[in-house]
Amino acid sequence: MTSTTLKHAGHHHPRPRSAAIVDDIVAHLASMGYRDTEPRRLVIGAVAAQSRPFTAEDLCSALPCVGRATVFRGLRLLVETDQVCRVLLEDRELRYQLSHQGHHHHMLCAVCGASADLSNCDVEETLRAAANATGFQMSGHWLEVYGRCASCAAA
Amino acid sequence: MTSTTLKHAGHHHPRPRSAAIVDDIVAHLASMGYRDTEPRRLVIGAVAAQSRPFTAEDLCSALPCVGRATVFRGLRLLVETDQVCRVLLEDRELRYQLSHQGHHHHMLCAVCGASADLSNCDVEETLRAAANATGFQMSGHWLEVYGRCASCAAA
DNA sequence: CGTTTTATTGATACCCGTTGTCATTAGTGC
DNA sequence: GCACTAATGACAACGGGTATCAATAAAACG
Repeated sequence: MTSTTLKHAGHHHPRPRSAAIVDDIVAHLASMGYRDTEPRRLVIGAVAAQSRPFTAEDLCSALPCVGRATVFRGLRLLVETDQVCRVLLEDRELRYQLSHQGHHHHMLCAVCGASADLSNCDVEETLRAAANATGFQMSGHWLEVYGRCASCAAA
Repeated sequence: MTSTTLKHAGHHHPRPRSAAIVDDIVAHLASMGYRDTEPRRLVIGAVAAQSRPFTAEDLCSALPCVGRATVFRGLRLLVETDQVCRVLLEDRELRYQLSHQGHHHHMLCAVCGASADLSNCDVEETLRAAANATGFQMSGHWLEVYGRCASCAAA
């Protein structure tokens, strides 16, 4: 995957960063045989434009011109290709967000709704060891961390 | 909470263990002002009878004589009063199970569907520390562990 | 370039788990 | 017992998501 750098950002016409993200994802999808279509670009653009975890409904209302089913299909494709990941809020509502590379977890702020990544954290090994001690062979896990982000905690 | 011991189990009439659990939970609910009703006891009994994480639908079909809405309301009440906890499967399907006391996580076997508790695990502190390092003030978390239970791993 | 192929789209109906409504029933406290 | 009100059941509604299917438009090909 060599295409993750944001090429030409702000080069000639200073395109919004999201345009580069869209191109990037579209290219990645193309390499897997998925077509480059207008509605799909719109969905990806809308995803990239979100500043915090969003619902499919958010996309639908941001894209009244795109069919509902298409929005859902586009979103599903992005999840399946790991471009977007699912986030589970404390009240168990499901949200989506652009996926940053690598395995990580999300810290979700209950106040402002922002999501931050928790990367350098070795829960995984701790877990595997604890599970293993009981004879359980861990193969995966799901983790969400809830609380307040730095700025909301300060206020 | 002094009522968690299974009193009289198998004393005179060797009642099934679930009967004691039902009495126990009903008593707990009563102490919170909830009435002791037949349908509710049936729901609790059905919950106690489950051997692995179950769906609301499981309860409904186990209790054709109880109204669907009543099953859902009963289940919701049990969740709200921490008698039952929610379990999220790897495919994001939602299940329920009798809640064992204290904070713990679930290890879910992908083969047999069983759920085991992971109690003595200090992920919480690891997490809190890692989050704190980024300025995030953790207040809670959600964790599910997926893999194979001891017996399924052996086979 | 025109044609063919086939993924994709959009409108709509549908599904599934769950909650709301509301008249009726039945615990509980007096 | 009686009154009061929580709880019930039947059923409609809801919300997020998927299936269907004819129409459209990328991509591939000659």
